[in-house]
Amino acid sequence: MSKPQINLPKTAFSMKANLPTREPDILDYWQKINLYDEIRNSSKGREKFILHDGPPYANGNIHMGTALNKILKDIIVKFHQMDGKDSIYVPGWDCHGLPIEWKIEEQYKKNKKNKNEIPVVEFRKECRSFAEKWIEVHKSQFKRLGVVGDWDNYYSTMSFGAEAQIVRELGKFLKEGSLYRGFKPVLWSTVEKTALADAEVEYQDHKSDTIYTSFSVKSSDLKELVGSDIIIWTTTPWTIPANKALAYNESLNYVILQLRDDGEYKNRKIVVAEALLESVIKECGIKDYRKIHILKGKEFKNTICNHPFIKIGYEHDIPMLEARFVTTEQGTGIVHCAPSHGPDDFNLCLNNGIKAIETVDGDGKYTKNVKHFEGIHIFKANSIVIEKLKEQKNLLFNGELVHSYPHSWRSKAPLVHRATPQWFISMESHKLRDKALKAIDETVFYPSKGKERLKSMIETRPDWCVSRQRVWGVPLPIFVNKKTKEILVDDDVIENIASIYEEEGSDCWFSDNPQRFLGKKYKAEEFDKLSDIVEVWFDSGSTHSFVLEKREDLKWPASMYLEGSDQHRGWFHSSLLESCGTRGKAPFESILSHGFVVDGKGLKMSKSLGNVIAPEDILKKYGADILRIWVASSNYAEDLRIDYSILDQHAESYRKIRNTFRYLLGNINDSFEITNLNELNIENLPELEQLMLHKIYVLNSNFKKYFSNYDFHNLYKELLNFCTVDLSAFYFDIRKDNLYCDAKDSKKRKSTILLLNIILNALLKWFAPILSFTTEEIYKLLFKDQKSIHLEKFLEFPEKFKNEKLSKKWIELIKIRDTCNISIEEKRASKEIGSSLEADLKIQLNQKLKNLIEGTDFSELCITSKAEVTYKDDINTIAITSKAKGSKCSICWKIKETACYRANCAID
RNA sequence: GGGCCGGUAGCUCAGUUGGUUAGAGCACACCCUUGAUAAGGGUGGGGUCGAAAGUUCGAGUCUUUCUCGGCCCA
Repeated sequence: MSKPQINLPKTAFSMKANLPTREPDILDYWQKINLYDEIRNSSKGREKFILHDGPPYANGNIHMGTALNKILKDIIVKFHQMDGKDSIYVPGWDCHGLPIEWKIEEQYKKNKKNKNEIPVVEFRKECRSFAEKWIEVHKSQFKRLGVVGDWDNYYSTMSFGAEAQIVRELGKFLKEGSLYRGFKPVLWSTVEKTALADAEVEYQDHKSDTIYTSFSVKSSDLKELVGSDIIIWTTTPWTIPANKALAYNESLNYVILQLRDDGEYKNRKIVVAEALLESVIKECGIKDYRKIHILKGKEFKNTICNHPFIKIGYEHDIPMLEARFVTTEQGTGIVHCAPSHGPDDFNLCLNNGIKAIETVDGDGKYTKNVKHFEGIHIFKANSIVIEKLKEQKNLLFNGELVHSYPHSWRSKAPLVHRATPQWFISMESHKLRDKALKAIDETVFYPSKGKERLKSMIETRPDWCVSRQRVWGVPLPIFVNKKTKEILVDDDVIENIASIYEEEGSDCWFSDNPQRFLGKKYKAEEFDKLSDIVEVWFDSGSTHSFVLEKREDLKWPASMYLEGSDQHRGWFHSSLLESCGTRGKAPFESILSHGFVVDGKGLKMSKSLGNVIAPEDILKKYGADILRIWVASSNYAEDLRIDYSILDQHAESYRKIRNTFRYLLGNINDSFEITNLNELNIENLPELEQLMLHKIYVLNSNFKKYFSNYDFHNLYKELLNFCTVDLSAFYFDIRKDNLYCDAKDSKKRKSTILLLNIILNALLKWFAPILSFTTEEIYKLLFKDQKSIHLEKFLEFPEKFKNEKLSKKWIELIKIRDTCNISIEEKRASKEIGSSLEADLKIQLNQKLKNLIEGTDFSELCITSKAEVTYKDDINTIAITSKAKGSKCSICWKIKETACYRANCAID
């Protein structure tokens, strides 16, 4: 039994955390006190920090990436809140789009329902309720992570207000004239007369006609090329009339051959890739030829060819373009490009200013844009094309090939890529690209490398295709005049549509009379109403308009957008373009991007590898605070590793932190005394306490520095090291004797208690944004009449805490202490002593240290019963330990040769 | 296949403009303590800095190649 005069720590704060069961109680408590509203009420009028939530897709359970994202957001929001701002977080969800459509279609299939028999409006209602269901699931999962936000007033891209505003945003592009109608190839079934999604395509063997055909070089920087024939190979001869360009690969070598066999090509020069020469010669049956010249692919630059049908009116230039998709797997190493009939072709041409046009109609017949072929069905066109090529002396060879080819999963008919009317936002017409690049320059990126990443994407991206031929989304609010084919541009119509959506959502577009949207100015029968929807990136790219601008509590632009690094191509990108197009500025002041969650070895998580860890499992086993430590301690600039051994390690650190708190609480017996730091009389405190104040001051400075750079892993490390190195192993260990054995009213003990209070208060606040639950648990224990730690601000420490001179002195003292510990350890190893209190230290120091060190009690510092210091010239620190003589005081356990003189020990 | 980013102790991370023997905490081992006790303290071991070549008096740091991993694109 301990003696009555010994003051041992006593606290209601348990050593065992039991987070998985304790945290839900704290969540209930936050719900009960309405924490979010309390925070808002308490910070009215303060400068705002707005972290605008990137909306996750409302489908499926959250995974580690989502958990990381939300926790990181919450940590940052809490940091700014405690830093004295009004830091508002409004969570949101992305709701429209294909994945949800698929889910509903899947359900139809299961129930043997035919999607085509269901009215669009009914189908959309099911999509809506599907999204609503997942929003609720996500919401509870995010809350469980400790994320504080305006959960009751979240935003969604399918809310009526959002749908209305998306229409208004499109109206701005329409009015400006940067939204235009173009053509883009999609997979098309001429049998069903419809576009097919990737999931509706199946690959089967198909016999295709193949041709080697030639494009004569009209002009080139390389004189050897002029007059020679570029040979291409294709399995779709019917696309030749739609040819607009040729593609080569600049890293390949090409060869110019002179053919000598009798026939159409006698004495003509042809060009193919060197690596494919043999296969071309073999397949085309070329026997006699001469290599004339070898050129690098990059020498094709600026080469212009003629279309093989030039003599029958195909007089447009065919430029040669560099493309990485050109390989030496098959063909000739030069690829024929018809932007209306292939995605690669389309993108390459678009990037080079060549737009796709409508060459084939929905039935599969050539349009009037294709000379000599109008009205012919493409599946009957191959033989005609081949015949024409022969006539024009541009067919080197033709044959057949059986290969894997896309077919409709329903009709089994072969599919084609067909350019269909689509709606684009131009990157150039109104200088959208320039505006976006300028906005990137004005944005702060964490980490800084994000800037280049986004920039290079904006620099090279083609026009933005914003139309989709689906149903679950915001309808494109466009009417086209039947006669003139002109797009109707009228603010009143747009606003009319928007205000209807505001009231009842956008379903009515598919069911109501178009006249309702046109109003009285126009006659519905004179216009075609589009049935396309807006692509979902435009939805989420517009969140700034219907969230940041519309809500009174927020501000535009946001202080920060924070997402995974994949969103450089996603949300960061679409938000930037949407906002620059409509407002000329980015909707964010800063962007923070984080890496991906990978397993302990750095591999991505996948079901097949079996290395997936679900947030739910972690919450059950460790609790949210451990997960939050994992987030805070990981370097988000790179990929973040996680596995159970990593989590175990963080759980260990958590216990260290928890015990540090527990020791502080125990020694103040759970009763916190507030200290006015500015009025604190530092000189009256012992040096060790002054040193601790200095350390707190320095730590706080570092804390602020790290926080301002969102450098949480270094911040957390400093906090953890402070707990282990400065507190547990140093300050607490030294002051244990004072706390336990000195009288409660002794001046020295009071100083220690004062410091414990200050340290406790500081630690509590430093850790609160990270350890949201644990700090609340402690806070509630200490401040029964206060509501929440999350309503508090960080502490300010007066500059007078700083004491560099003292700090330098103690660096010396601690070095000496280290030497003493080594000496003590020797005697412990040889079993001469056990506890350091059994030691008697003889310390020899260099004479030079005398002024600095004199007066220091090394027995206190090294926790020994006795320590003597002597000084000599020209020596390094020497410490010699011997077993202390005397007997152990039953109270303070120090070994003394006389009766213990200490006040407490003398009692009894 | 291309673009970008990354690889420092078992783990999480430091490592300034190239400059002594590459650091911290955790984990580990051994010891002490039993008045923070499913806690606390002390000491210690542990790294070819992904690999190779090059530049340099000197490279974890600069260059090139390779390799492994991640994101995006194809």
